[in-house]
Amino acid sequence: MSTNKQKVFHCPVEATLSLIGGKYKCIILYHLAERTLRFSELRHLIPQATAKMLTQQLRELQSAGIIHRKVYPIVPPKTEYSLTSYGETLSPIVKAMCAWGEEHLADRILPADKG
Amino acid sequence: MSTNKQKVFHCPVEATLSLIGGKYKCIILYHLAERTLRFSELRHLIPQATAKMLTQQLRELQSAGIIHRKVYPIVPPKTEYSLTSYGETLSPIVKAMCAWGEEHLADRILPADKG
DNA sequence: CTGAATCCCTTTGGATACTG
DNA sequence: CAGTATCCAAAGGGATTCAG
Repeated sequence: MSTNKQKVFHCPVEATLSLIGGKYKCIILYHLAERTLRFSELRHLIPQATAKMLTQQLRELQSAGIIHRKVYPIVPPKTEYSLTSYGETLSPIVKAMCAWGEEHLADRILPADKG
Repeated sequence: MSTNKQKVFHCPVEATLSLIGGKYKCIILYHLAERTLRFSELRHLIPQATAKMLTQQLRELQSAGIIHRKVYPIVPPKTEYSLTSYGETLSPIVKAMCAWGEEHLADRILPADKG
């Protein structure tokens, strides 16, 4: 169900946005940049995203080769998401967004839950 | 009609996205980073955005203090958009997105029109 | 636990026509 | 030229339920 239309872009920024422009994608990449995470951990870290949205965004990132999905065939189920090496090349962008947010909007950011 | 709800964010990236997460905002910032542009120039540079969308995104960027809108009271009308100094602090993000696109998706990016 | 599926409302966004 | 206004279709996205 991925959008495999080979679109042509009018500028480099638009091209990049075609991969990471989704509503929660950069946030997912931000958390995965730190470490591999399970689905439930991502849900906890991104509470404003419903399971449906989170799954959708994860699938799109996976289709783009940006993240890796590892399923453990156990009960109860366990799935781990991690950045691929390709996905890691996006880190400078996410880092820049993170740094800007911390510098300019720090007072509106809740402290991370160290649960 | 801007959303002035003082939302609280769960991570710095989300905070940043609240300002530049719009569909064409980063593309607008990319073009304005190079120079001041008129409305019609932006339309030409971002052909996939309709006038309505472009206006909307410009208004939101203006409300956030990221861009400046200068109207010349002449006939025919002339309006110029430029980055504020606050908006210029976002440049590292846009630059990173631009660099990534050029490096990884160069073959799908149309050459810029030098009109 | 990790999803998929459904329902349904909201938002986005394109086309078109019109104005100062 | 630089928008606004209106209409409408498509996509986004939340709540809930169900399944392996």
